[in-house]
Order: sequence, then C-alpha cells, then structure tokens
Amino acid sequence: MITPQKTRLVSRSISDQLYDVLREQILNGEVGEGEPIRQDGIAAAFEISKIPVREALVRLQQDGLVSLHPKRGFFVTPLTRKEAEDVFHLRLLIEPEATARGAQSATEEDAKKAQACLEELESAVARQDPRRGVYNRLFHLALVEPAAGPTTIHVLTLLNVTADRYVRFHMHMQDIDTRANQEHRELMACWLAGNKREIEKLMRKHIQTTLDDLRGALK
Amino acid sequence: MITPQKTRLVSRSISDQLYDVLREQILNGEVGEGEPIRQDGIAAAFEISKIPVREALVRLQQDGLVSLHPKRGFFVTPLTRKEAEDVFHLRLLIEPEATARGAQSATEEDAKKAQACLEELESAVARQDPRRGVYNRLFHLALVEPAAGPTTIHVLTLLNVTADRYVRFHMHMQDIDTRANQEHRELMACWLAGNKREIEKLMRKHIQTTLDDLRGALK
DNA sequence: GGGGTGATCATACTATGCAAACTTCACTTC
DNA sequence: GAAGTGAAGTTTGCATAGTATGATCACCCC
Repeated sequence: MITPQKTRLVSRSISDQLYDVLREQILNGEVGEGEPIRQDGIAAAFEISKIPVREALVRLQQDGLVSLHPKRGFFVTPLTRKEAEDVFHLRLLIEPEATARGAQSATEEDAKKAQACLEELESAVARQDPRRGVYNRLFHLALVEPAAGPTTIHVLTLLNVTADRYVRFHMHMQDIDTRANQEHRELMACWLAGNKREIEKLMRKHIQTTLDDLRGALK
Repeated sequence: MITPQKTRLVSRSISDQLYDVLREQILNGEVGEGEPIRQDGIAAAFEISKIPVREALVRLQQDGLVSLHPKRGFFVTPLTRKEAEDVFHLRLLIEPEATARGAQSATEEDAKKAQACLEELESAVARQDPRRGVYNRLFHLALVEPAAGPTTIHVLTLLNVTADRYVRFHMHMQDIDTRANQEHRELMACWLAGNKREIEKLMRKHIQTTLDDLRGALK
C-alpha cells in the first residue's frame, strides 16, 4: 500500500532551489561582501540558464542580502555595524513578545514540532553541521508560529536570516554553541510551561547576549 | 552650464517599473483577491515578454502581496482579518519608537524633506489623487528615516504597504482623509519640536485609530 | 448514469539568442 | 607624461521559442 506523506510533495522550481543554495552560500560568507555576482558564471556552474538565476537573485535582493546596480549587476550587500544593531534592535522588539504569545496558544501538536526542531538543532550542532544556522532559525520560528500571523513569520524570518549572517561571519561557532544549547533548553522548558512573563524575559536575554557577543567580536 | 541633478538618474528596468505598477493595482483592489494572475496576459497588455513579468511577480511574492502555487501560477493573496491585526500589531510595536528616534536625530535637511512629503501628501489628498496612499507611506517613512537603519526602513515599508491595502479596500477615503490630515499636522509639529515621549504617543494613537476604524469597517 | 481513463489544451517554467549598456584598455593629442 | 577619445570585450536585460506540467473534457467501462 502507498503510505501517505506528511510532507506535501511539491515540484520545486530551479529558481526556488537555487534561492536556498545561494542564500546559504552568502550566509556562510562563501561570497565575499561587495563582490559582484556574475549571472553567467552561476548559470554555467549549475548548468542552467540565466533566467532562474536572475529570479533567485531578485528574491535575495528583496531579502536585502544582495543589491542591484542597474545594468551593472548584483552585489553582496556589505556587512555594517549599523545594520547589525538595526536588526537586533528589531528582533528584541518583536521576538520576545511573539514567542510569549506562541507559548500561550501552543497546542500539543505545536509542542511536538518545537521539540523536534530543538532536537534536530542539537543534533546538527553535535555533528558540526554547517547548516545548523538553518535549524536554529527553524527552532526560533517554531516557538513563534502557534500565535503569529503570516507577516510576523515573514518579518522574523527576514530578521533571523540577516542576524544569522552576522553571527556566522564574526563569531566562531564553537564559542557560542554550548551556551546557546543551554539557553535553548531553558527557553524550551519555560515555553512548554507557558510562563508568559518568564519566556519573554529569557528570549530577550538570549538575543541580547548574542548581540553583546557580536559587539565584542566587532570590537 | 549643466545643472547637477539632485535625483540620481538611473535607468529603470522594465521589471522594476512593472513592479510598481502591479503593486499599485493590487493595492487599489483592481485585481480581485484570490484571482489568478496570467503571465501571458500581463505581458500582452504591456507589450513586453514574460520574463520581466515574472521578475516583478517574484518581488511581489516576497512582499506577500501575491502567492505562488508551483506550476499553477501567481494568485493575489486574500485579505484576512488575522493578517490585518498582525500587520497593525507590528506597526504599533515598531513605528512609534522609530519615529521618535527619527525626530531626535533629524537634521535641518531631514526636516525639510519631511515637510515636503507632508505638503505633497496634503496636495494629493486635496486633488483626490488615487495615489495618495503612496505619499502617505513616503511621509511616514520620512519621519523615521533620519535614525533608522536599512532593515527598519525595509520592514516598515513592507508593513505600511500591506496596511495601506487593507485601508484602501475597506474604507472610503474621504472619511479618514480629513482626520488623518489633522493628525499628520500634529505629528509633524511635535516631530519638529523633537519631543520624544509625545511623538511616540501621538504616532501610537494615529496608528491605533486607523486600526479601530478598520475593525469597525470589518464589523 | 457514475467513476475511472486517456487525449487535448492552456499555462508555467526555462533555454537560447540578441541588442544595449557598461567596463577596460590601447591609442592619440597636447 | 597626463588627460581625453574611441574601439573591443563583458555583462546585463529582454524577446523569442520550446518543453514540461497541470487542468479540462470527452470517452469508455461497469
């Protein structure tokens, strides 16, 4: 018998897949900041045409990861201290409260999913998976999802992606992995308990600590 | 002698121009919600190829105005009460504080620009310009710009665009134009005075009032 | 006549190719 | 030798066109 899938299987377009790949590469710093992005080169490297390449780049532009100079091409947006402060400021404004609301209206289902995300994250950290930034985002979002509207999800994704870029670039992962692990466990426990005030405080502290570390790395 | 231009003259691509046009049309409700968007149709209507059409739609998708079902096309995202509440919740969280910070670090230059935006807005309202939603956004952003980073600008643009869509769809403009005019004047005066606490309170009230009106229209 | 099956049509998605624009660099002129 | 000029070489941006996929409908079997 055919077993039904939990994950809807949809055909992902080339541009859609490329979007993820390019975003990961930029977040990993594999493309130097300010460096021009040659459409032909990417198309050749992936053995595809320029059309899906352009579409992926346009999406990354809307995310603020690359900028477009007309008739001159796409460039990786430079990392600036100003933007880092900006992003974390917004996260501190939005995410603690959103997480608290998520904790309040989380169902059993939501709790399962959040815990699964945490386990996947810890497993990724344990095996030094370079994609653990992705799992970190997924965990943070899972805590928010139960109560958040689509716009909140979208904005927080945007902010977490950009924050992730700064963290990965300026900090050695091992240094924060253990601390983050500890904090994530605390967050999770508190979130499951549904303690609104406490979870809000913890999340604020979690983000603030990362920002402090980042400031230190930026000297 | 050649007079130097204040506005950098850059070549705007077809997809870039189309992005603005389509966004305005969706905001005006000229494309029914849930309605499929035929790429061929748009390409034919504007006498261009499908490539720039797709790029414009991809950008609108990142903005949340249209959604994409793989191999089935783009659809105008439906308006929901949940999203409206979500968007205004975020605006209330971000915009008052950002405006207050803008007021504090505004230069003479910034003040001139903000006042120019307000005048343009009032003029657009006076002549019943259907594009006055655009000028409203520009005014709100001008108050924030002096102190805001690029991400704050981007997020607030996103939120204001979506908020604008709900306002235009559910409310008759004349009803709020006069009240908004009054409030904008107060905001402007207070902003110029640099009264942080007061401007924060006023902006919060301004957004809250719009939300209340919107809730009323939604019954 | 209802449910399943296959052919036809419409549309999305991507490859190829081309013209316009930008960059680079050799060359000329002062 | 420095600055200006023009041609060659890249690269972007878009049009054309083909392929693949999903939707629609007629047809068949029960």
